[in-house]
Amino acid sequence: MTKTESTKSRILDAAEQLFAERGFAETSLRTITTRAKVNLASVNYHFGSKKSLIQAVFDRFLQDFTKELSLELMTLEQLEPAQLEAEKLLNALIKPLLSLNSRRDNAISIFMRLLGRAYAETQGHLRRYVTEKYGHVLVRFTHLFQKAYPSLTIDQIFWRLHYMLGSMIFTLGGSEALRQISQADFNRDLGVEDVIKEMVPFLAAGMKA
Amino acid sequence: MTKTESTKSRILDAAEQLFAERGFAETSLRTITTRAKVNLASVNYHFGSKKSLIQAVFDRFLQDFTKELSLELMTLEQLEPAQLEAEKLLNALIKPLLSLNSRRDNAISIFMRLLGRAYAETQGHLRRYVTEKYGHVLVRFTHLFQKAYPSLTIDQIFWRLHYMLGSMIFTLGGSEALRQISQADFNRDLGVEDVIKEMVPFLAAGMKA
DNA sequence: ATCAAATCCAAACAACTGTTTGAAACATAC
DNA sequence: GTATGTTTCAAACAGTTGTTTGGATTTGAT
Repeated sequence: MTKTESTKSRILDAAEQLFAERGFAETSLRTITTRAKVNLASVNYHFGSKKSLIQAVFDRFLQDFTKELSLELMTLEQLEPAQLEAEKLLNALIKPLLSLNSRRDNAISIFMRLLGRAYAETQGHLRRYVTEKYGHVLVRFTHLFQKAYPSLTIDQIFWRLHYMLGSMIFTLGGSEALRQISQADFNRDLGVEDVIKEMVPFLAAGMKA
Repeated sequence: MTKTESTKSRILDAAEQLFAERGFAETSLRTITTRAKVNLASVNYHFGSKKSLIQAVFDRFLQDFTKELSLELMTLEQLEPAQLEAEKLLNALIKPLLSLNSRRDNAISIFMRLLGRAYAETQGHLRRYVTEKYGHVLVRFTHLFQKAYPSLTIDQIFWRLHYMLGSMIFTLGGSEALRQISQADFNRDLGVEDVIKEMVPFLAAGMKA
């Protein structure tokens, strides 16, 4: 059981990194198993197929994330509507994100990249899997926004949350590349945490608009 | 020359659709040529390679778009700083987008999807090609925002423009899927134009924040 | 130490990938 | 009409893909 666990998680580590870097189709099992230093066949042995491996990578990420997010939401759900502000709600989303990064290097970027790729899959089997299994926290998040800003229609909240999601996935997922550009253009370098801090007033203002 | 043009553009039509739907690596030349009803070898004959075909698809889109955008920017560049407002600048971006849609069905969504995929490529050869060839209009856009909001640092403008880009790519590129969800959840259906109109106050508020 | 289950591993599988080839079909000019 | 250049086409190329196989090796319980 000890050696097996090691093989399985070594595969997951290599896979999540490579999937985020290159995408799912562009990453071959041979590349994964070579980097993980395990035998090629062990992926099919432990996970059954490449498709299942992709889902397993998502599960490991989303379990960590949604567990922490759910706690944040619980405390917010006990507040009065007047006490709910956009900035507070955003922090409930950002805190679990930042704690991902303390666990593994570059985890925020990898997580966002994976999420983006999941949404980009238009045959949608992966997006459906993610939303069906973890969509309930997003629903709770939506309800909080409804309570905080009752003057907004439900459509407006729905779409604004997705504008926000788009900003986060795009800038955090592509942060290394964008930070490279930013540094080349005017020699300033912000860490991922700084980019997030810059993002809060932008998103909060949009939500309240 | 006439029959050739037809083959070449039939390939481009099929390719841009399939690339947007499934991605570059996930779309084989055989799938493209089958849908375009042309011979497999004609892609390499007319475009040289798959990589060049991808660039050709981008060129056709970006030429149309940047030409119109450039015109919009020219009129804005002659205004006084006090006359520049975020909403005006956003419309300069949105008008060329909407005119894409009038030329071909669903063009906005396809265009945004392609842009998103270009940015997602982390080896970055495609993003580099796009930014090198069409980055100058983005620079002009940045300068306009600087003139309009001189109190913002250049970093803030840079990142806020990318938050905006992320929102647009994510929601417009995935609009069919998101509209499906929206319709299923609360039986309201917005067209792409409506989603864009909803987006303007959100983005404008964020830019000014 | 013995047995059975779990895990690993090298090799092979068929299917698919982008690209090349050389001949056929076509168009255009003289 | 012949000759010339362009475009189409079926076939084959070498390389990569995910998956399977059957035997070796390791593991843990008795």
